[in-house]
Amino acid sequence: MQKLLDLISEEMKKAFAAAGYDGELGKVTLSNRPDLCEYQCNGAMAGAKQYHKAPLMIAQEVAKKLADSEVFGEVSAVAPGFLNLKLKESFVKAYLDEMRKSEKFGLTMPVNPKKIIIDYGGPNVAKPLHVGHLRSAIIGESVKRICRYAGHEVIGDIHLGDWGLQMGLIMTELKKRQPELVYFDDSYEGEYPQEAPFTIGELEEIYPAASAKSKEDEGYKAEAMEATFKFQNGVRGYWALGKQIIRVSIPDLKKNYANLNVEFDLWKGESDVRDLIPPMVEAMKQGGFAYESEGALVVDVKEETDTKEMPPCMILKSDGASLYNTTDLATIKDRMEQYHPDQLIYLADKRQELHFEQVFRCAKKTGLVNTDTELTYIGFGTMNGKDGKPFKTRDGGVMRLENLIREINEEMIRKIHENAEEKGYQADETQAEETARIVGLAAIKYGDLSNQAAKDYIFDMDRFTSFEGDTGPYILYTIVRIKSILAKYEEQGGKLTDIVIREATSVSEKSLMLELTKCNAVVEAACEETAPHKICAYIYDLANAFNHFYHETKILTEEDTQKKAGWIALLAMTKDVLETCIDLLGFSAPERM
RNA sequence: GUGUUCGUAGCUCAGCUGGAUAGAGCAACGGCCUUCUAAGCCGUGGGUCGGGGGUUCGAAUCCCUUCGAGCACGCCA
Repeated sequence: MQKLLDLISEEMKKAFAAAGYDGELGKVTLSNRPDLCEYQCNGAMAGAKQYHKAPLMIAQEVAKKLADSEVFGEVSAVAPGFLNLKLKESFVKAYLDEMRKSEKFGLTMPVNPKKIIIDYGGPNVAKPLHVGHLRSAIIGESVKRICRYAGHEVIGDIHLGDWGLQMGLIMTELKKRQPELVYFDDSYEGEYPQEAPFTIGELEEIYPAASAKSKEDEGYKAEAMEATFKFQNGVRGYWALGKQIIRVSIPDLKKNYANLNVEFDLWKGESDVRDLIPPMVEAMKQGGFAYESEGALVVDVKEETDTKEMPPCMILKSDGASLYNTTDLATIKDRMEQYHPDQLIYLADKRQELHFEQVFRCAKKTGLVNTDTELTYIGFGTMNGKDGKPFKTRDGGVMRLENLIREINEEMIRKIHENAEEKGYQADETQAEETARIVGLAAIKYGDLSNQAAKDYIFDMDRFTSFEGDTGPYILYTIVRIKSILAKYEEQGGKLTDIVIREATSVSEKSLMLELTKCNAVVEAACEETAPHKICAYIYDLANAFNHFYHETKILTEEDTQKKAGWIALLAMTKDVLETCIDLLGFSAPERM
């Protein structure tokens, strides 16, 4: 269905036309003076020059044409030429009724839905997830859900980092510890064992040990690089061992991502495109794109319009090894061939912007993608600590994701018990743990998503666990309040079906209704701009509007049952919109808190 | 050096396709729980939107310039 702003702009445009002016001047926007009006139109001022007329006069003439409008209840022309507007209660009610009847609150589905692959997560196998992985997971998951909800076909791919030096490091350390393993026997020709020679716990101990040794010992590092090279070139034992590392890591990663409500459709990794690299490189050479420069194989990606230096995209190192660019390009090739997407979206740290610019240009130039395939890079900022520097643990180390989550959860549980004590009841322990998990996750995710992705943001543990003001828990608290009222209404014998929203009878009620009307437009904008923070800002406004209304309206004790049922319908819709939105952000609400 | 992002209240951030008095949250201060969850609501104080210039009837927003900060710039990913 049509967005409210478009609908009322149409009404205004008609009025401009009827008064003899260009209809296009009639664009209506949200009021920036809510004390004066709900919506405003500035077209009279824009048209003043064109018609050589005082803007106020134009505004007055237009206002006259709207005297008996079905849409606007109040139209006033004020100096210097603003048209201040208030909507008719009946119009707002009718709009909400239509929203409630429509799928997805009247969100318009795209005429040509796109097939989109989102590349996010990007963890390295055999290494624990740390806070640096959080933003990619949170933002990527939300973007995926928003695009999907908006009607596109979306595939989320984790794009595992299983190609780098960490593979060689682990293998080298393993070889020191267990040289007898068949993987290291070059003459071995049989099948390799099904069982991996290590557990995930052992892997997580082996990697840091190996990494530390390689920093001190040049020879050790050389061995690791050689092992990496063997793995990348498919030497049987090393390839098999690498696949074991990946196989053991995946369940652990799945568990960790599941704790974040993050789910991937594809669990592909860099190593999966190994076989595509040689033919791709060959094709780039044949096509005359790739040439040798300073010993390495590169593709020029400069464009005439460039104002900055644009280094060529390196395809192979001088030792013939592939690198980051190579696997990313081969992955694009793989995705195009397997899934034929219309768009590829990448989530990565904003410091990688140049890398993606090069890769995208190279992909276009060499024909890996069609000319109309959209390649989108969403660079996000760093998560910093209170000191403004990248987030660290108290002793300066990298914080593991699980520890961060545990800290938040512990603080949450403490808070729940404290709250229960104040209210004078004993909190159920299992219930408390579950609630803590849900609320804690909301705190982390909302805290992240409410900032613009591209900006750095400060992760302040104290602030995040305090849960006051513009936070995830505030949103959840609002939902829980509504749920509680709806449940009590049913206990009183009320039914939640067959109730209708009624025309607003108070300012706060109308404000709440007006907030609800924005839902479809907000989701559409969030999708088009891949901007989850717009949804955060919206639900914060909506929750505020609800809480204002709540505090001045006694709902359950209302004696007029029609009126009461109308309010309940309004509450139910508010709850539905809030729950839909937090689902798009990737978290959910508990029953109580 | 080149490019790029940014600079808004004590702190953390919105607002940036130009509009009226620049908004939230935290922190500070003052009110509101025998009544649907006080993780809430209401109120007070707090700003030369880094500085300067320009375009415009009108600029936090667009352009130029300057100061300051971050980040990236061929063989890591």
